[in-house]
Amino acid sequence: MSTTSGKTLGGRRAQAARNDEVILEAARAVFLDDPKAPIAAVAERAGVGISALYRRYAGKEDLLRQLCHDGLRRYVAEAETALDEPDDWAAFTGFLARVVDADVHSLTVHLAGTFTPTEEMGRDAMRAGELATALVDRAHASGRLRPDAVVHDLGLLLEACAAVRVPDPERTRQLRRRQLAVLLAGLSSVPDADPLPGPPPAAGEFDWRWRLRE
Amino acid sequence: MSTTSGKTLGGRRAQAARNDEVILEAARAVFLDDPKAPIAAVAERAGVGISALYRRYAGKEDLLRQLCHDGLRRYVAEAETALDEPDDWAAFTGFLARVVDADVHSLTVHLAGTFTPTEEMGRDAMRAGELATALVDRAHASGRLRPDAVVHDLGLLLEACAAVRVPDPERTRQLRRRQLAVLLAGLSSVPDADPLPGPPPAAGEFDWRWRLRE
DNA sequence: CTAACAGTGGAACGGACCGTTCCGCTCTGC
DNA sequence: GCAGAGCGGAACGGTCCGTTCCACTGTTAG
Repeated sequence: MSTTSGKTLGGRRAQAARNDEVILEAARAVFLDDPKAPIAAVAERAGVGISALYRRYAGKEDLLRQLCHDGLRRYVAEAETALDEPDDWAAFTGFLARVVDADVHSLTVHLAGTFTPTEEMGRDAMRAGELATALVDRAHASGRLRPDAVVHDLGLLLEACAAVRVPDPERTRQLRRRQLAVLLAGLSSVPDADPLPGPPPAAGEFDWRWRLRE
Repeated sequence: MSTTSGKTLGGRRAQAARNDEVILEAARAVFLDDPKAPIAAVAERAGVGISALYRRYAGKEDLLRQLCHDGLRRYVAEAETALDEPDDWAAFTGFLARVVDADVHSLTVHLAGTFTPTEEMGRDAMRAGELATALVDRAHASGRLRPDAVVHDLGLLLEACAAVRVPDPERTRQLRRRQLAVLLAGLSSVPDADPLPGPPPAAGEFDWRWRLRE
């Protein structure tokens, strides 16, 4: 087996390469379940020792940042995919369904504040905001989204879906889908509906999570 | 000032009686903000020493149990009030608005599992379930609630509202009201709506919180 | 007036938890 | 064979938190 350039690696090298994946997967599962789980829980779940973790990441903060950034990228990717969909309303609802299914919200918002973000994350977050705005604009254009709904209502919506949580992951997905259906029905425009109350959610109102907490 | 039967107490006694209230209020505020806040945070918020707490409660668990039970009783009280309302739909929505405003959900569900419940709490919880069912039945009877909504959808709804959380309490209330409005719109019956997906939430699916966690 | 004492503040203790380091081992790649 | 990459997991140091304890103070009964 080749050592420096080949694709198939044997023995130790292969094991190490596989561990890269296994560890990230375990970390995602563990921190999704509990954002302040100990590092040891990740190692245990991955079936590796703690050293295997520290060989790859400088510390817990590094791992969390990586995870969060991955979530952010996933969000952006799903939004870009959605924008390729010709039907405006389907693009909007499909995007939300995929983001909810992937639990991207827990991966990004709920992990923020536990590490100092990079510049690139700031840029990605900004891009995510632009894409979301584009999707909401198109949803408005389709006439299916109630006029008084704003972009930042997506924050509320995603929070609401992420809050649904039962022990079984598949069941969690089902219940979240139901929650999403109710919320989308509520955001659909109907002839003579009462307007949504209160000042609508605004730009900076959910950024408080990005600052230090507990 | 009388010592054993009078209404007005002076000095120490009065201070102590007032502390009863102050401490409970502080505990509610603190644990609402963070269910695993330290006891010391409650004392600080109340402006008293730690002794003042331990004189009244055997330990943290006692305090939490009391708080949770109070929340449960509030839920029951609001439900009973709502059942006096003649308009079926108004009873339903009014009940939810008051429960959301009082943040009863955080006080009960989010605190459960941190203590061993009493028998009386079990009875109250059962009664709460019955009253909620009665309210949902009446809402169905009014024809305003979509037919495929079930009692346990209230669990999802309350969870969704409780998940909304910003630093300012009053703003939190406003945003929760908005979230509630969207959800109620989504639960309203409209002529030709797609049915809600998935098996509806069932009886035991949210009880997992009452078992030990972290 | 004064002796007991209920009520209190907050320091101190003991234990749990957790991030990180470190050491000895294994097994690979040269 | 042998140097060392990769690893498992014990051990360390630090933080945090529930609870206890003690000295103190104003009140109240006699």
